[in-house]
Amino acid sequence: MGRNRAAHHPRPNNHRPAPPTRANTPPMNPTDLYARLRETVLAALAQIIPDLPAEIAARVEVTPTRDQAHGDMATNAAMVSAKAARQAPAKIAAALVQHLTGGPDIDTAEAAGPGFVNLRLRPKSFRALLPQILTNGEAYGASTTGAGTKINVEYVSANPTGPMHIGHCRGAVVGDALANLLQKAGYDVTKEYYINDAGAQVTALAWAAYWRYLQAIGSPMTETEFAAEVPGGLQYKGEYLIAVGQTLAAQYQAKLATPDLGIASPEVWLDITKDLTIDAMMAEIREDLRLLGVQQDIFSSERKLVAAGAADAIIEKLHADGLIYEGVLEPPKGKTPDDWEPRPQTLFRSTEFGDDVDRPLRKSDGSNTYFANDIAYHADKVSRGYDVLIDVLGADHGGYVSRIKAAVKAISADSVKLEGVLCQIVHILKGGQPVKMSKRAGSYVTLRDLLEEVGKDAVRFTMLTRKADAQMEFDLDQVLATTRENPVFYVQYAHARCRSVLRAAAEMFPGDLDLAGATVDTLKGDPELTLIRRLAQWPRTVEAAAIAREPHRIAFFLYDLAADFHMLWNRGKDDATLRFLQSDQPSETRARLALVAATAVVIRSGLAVMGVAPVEEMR
RNA sequence: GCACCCUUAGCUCAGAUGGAUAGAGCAACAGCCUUCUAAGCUGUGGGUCGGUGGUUCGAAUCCACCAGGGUGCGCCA
Repeated sequence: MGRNRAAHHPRPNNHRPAPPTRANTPPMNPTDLYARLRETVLAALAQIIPDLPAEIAARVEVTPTRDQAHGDMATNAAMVSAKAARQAPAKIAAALVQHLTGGPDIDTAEAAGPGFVNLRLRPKSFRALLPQILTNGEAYGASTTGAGTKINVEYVSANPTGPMHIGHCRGAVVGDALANLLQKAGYDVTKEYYINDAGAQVTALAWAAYWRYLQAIGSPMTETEFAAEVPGGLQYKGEYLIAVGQTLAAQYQAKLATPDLGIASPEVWLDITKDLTIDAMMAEIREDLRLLGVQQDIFSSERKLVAAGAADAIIEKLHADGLIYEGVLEPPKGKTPDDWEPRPQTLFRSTEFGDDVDRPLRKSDGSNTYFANDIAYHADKVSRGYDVLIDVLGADHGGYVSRIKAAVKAISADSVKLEGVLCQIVHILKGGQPVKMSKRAGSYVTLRDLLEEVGKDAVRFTMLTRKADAQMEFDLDQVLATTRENPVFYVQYAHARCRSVLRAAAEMFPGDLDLAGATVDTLKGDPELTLIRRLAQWPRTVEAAAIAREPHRIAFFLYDLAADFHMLWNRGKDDATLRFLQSDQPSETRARLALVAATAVVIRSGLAVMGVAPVEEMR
């Protein structure tokens, strides 16, 4: 089942990608207010401690305060530099307060707690973001953190043995959103799909398609008779192969069978059938991906790679490097398989690169293991010049990550980093009851069924409402609910409300409103500034999520943003004078509209990362 | 046996390279609203962050050990 095979087996969290180390700090994002204030703090700090080591300065952060009573932002500058400066944090903090108070952005600064410096900004510094957001549009929040790092995100990579099912879906959405996120954060991203079309599974699939072919040409064989002839038995009984059988029949008539319409020698039909079946399945999968809104740049075929000799070549190279030997592995302790017997194997010295045991590259029949081909595939990716490779995998491949990491390390002389992002199983619930997937019967919940039931946008959003490596329950009823507990609805609704206000505004005030040029000084109240503060956090949210490789953070941010907006809206429910649109206050209305428009921009921007289409109105 | 992952409010989950009094939704409780700015609003209670020890000015976060749960462990992909 390809790399997503995993998705059926429960498996809790495994491996969290370590945040990448930054060789050098990328240029500050000019629209990130927090980054700007950090520069201000650093400049002040440099005055106080002229010889502060760069690595200490790098640890200085300016963060949103949890509690508004502490001001708008806080910095740990005094605490992190205390040791190097050989001064008490309180003393440095006091000096910082002196330097920072009354600056262009900062209204007041005060020392607090163990050495924090709390900053209260001038409201106009926050307000000034609105025209910036409106001018930049959805580019607001984009950053240069990635600094053009070439990064390859490989995801889905399901075996082409049938239509995509729900198990594949999470990896597809997480991988796609992660790629979008990295792109927004300034990485040079390639989205890739690895077609696992070279293994025994595909051969089994071809047999199954061949059975449909025999049926199509009217073979007298029964399924039982046929199955008895199939090595490993007849798998893949799904009806989706019937069309493949018919196509074969139309193209080849009875030429792929014996004269009495029985099973011909595999040499006659296996390759032909395999090719046609894989193509047909990939066409289905591509259509599934399209419906899910996933568009990958590159599809790499394991078969083609092997046929081109890539696997042999890389094994040879590793051999030349002395990283391959013939050896005998120890049986796993405590749980030795019944049929275990010591056997010399071709092994890769993955332990030299951090793996637990050395890993076999050849099966006993002389063919390559999946791992051997996968080394070749990763070598191919390395040769394409990426700095970072990310494999989005089913969680049961957790144990696989360390060996592929080892391989990439060996191939690239440690110049390319491989990261695994593991996606946990998704349990589908309907009416509170689990929806069972019965694959053996050939009928299971396909991705297409799911998309028809709840729609692409709800699927994508919901898949991102949990950390990738945490199990999740996907409640079909809740995903369609129109209440606050459904984040998809709640966020979409906020956007629709923004659009609704803007539509109404266009009627109330005909002509170009030029919101980017609006005077926004009248936005002074708490709920307005709270909302603007949230908008101010969008760039740093993108950055942090990208560095942590955690696209789900975007979903949580949007939920919080929506909550801030709904709160503002709700005030107008009780008190009509607090509504956005006041025909007798064109100037104030325009300021509020700028806020509303900026909110809509950021919501759209976030949804775009998630691959979710914003709605203009709730229907 | 070994490796890795997980354990946060009654439930489902957030929690930023270690930061201040650990947050949200649901549920519970108390009010409000019956609207077209439809598909609720406001507030309250609720916690030994699995346990113990350690590092630190400071730990849900890092380290060690322990308990409970999960996944993987040669020729599956």
